Amino acid sequence: MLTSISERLQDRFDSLTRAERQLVAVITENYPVSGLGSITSLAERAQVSTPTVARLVQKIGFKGFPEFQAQLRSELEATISGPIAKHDTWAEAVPDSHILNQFTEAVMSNIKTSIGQINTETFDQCCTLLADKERAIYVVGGRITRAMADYFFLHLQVIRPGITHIQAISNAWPHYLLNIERGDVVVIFDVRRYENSTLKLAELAAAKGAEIILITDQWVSPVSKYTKRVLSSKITVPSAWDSSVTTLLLLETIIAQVQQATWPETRSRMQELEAMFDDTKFFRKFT
Amino acid sequence: MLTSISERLQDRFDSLTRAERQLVAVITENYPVSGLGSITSLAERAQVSTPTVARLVQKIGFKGFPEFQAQLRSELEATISGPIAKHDTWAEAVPDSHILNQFTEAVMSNIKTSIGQINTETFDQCCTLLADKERAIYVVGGRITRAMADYFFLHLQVIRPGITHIQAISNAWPHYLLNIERGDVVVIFDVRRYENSTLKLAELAAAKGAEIILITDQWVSPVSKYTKRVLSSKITVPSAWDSSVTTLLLLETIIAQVQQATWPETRSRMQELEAMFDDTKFFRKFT
DNA sequence: TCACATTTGTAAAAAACTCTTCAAATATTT
DNA sequence: AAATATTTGAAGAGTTTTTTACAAATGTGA
Repeated sequence: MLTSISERLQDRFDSLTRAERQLVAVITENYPVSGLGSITSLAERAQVSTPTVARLVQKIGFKGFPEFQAQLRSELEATISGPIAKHDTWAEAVPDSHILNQFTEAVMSNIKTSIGQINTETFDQCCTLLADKERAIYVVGGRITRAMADYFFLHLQVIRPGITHIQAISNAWPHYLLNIERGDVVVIFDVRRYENSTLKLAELAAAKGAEIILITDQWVSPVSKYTKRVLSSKITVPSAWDSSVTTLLLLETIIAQVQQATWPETRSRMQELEAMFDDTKFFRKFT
Repeated sequence: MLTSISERLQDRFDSLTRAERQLVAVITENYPVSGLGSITSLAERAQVSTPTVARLVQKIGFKGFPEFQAQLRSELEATISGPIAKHDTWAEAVPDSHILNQFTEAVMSNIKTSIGQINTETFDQCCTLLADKERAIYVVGGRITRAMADYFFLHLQVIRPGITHIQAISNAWPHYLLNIERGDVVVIFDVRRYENSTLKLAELAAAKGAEIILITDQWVSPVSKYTKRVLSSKITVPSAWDSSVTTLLLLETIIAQVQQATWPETRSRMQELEAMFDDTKFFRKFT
């Protein structure tokens, strides 16, 4: 399929018959949506018979109407995801077949899908909870998500007091649970394969009256039984592993939002931190 | 028609079942073209049965699949005659001013810039080094990057033996350095503000003849003095913090590539791991 | 005007698609 | 662990769509 359908139609327009031209006019107007219904509806709109449509699409090289339609759809797809997302600068710099490109394409698509699906109300609610200094916050990760949980913890720790990272799913749990009070916030990370211990912890936390925020994947962890505040991301990529990129993006956005909400207080905390780093000469000056 | 189909799907997403969610994911990705084929093809792509599709469209208020499709077409018509995919689908779902949107735009732009700038040769060299089982590998993170280092370590640990995570920049360092031999690989994470101790470690490792891989930001850590293998990402976003998303994307791509390169051996390692998890019933079965 | 070729539509056959029923599989509750 | 409820897909009935066959209509050249 080298040329587009509309081109093919234009090219052959002269050699077409009356009924066929009517048809082409209808197809071309509002292209390509007009061609996406049934052959019958298209024929009716052009006021020609169905066989005329069937014959025309065969004339321009398709085996039948369904094949014609499939091509129409694939053209549409190309138009919509279009040059905007598909072949921007980066795609040209890196060979198509290189894994960097494949992987990045997949991740970008994940991001778009996931962010589009997030309920902004849920998101805002989560941020509000996390910004409330009256509530203590507990962050819990699983085997795979522990790094994400740690990242989240690290940043929140700077922003506000009262953050605890329940490091590993282990027998140290009950100690943490003892301290959880009604209204406290428990941020639970759980992606496939969902962990039993995490589910158990969620149950206990819910029983103590904690507010649970669940960060999970597109298939949604069973922890969702205990909370309405679920933030899920698409995680599939061309790899034996799942991707955490979208999840991380989500976390960083939450961090940014919480930070903004608590800025007055956070500000002095950060300055203090800066001062401490300066004193210990832990960092090089940023040049 | 008050609400769009994608909205309807998202609204009800929480109350949907597993198969239905798979379906929604397929419809939403590449929306709305993905829904314009036959009910059969849609079901196949989502790996669910045809009745599931039929039931879902009825659930969200259509009499049947054809009616659903007609609506899809009319939405598409509106979109196309309107501002053609000016903002991609996702951007329309989330209000422009919402932080989710701002942040995502920034991150996507970072990704494009960064991946475009990466030298694929350098990238491939790094992967080759990491896939070489003769070499021991050390992963070193800083204050902010420790979570990234941990994530990287976690995955490599499954893929191959001989991985060490030098956990914290501390006085335990010299012990690790003792073991480093000529040809070993040291993966160093260093973003602003660059840490003195990290620089020192790099110097010592280089002196022992280690191959250094540096993961850094757009301004490039001074550790680059000791190595040519530098992978840098753009990290600025509308926040008081920097973003690690691009870095993570890079790491995951490296993991995928190393995994592929070592697949025969990795395979049995992963199977063993699976078996152990099954034994310990640590995870729920993925349904 | 007639003979012939081309175009077009009707009607029915063939194919594909959609939907409903029902039983198996799975999850949940007791 | 058993009973119950829910979810899911296989199968097939019923419908629509697509294609084919054929004849009517239209156009063309002698």
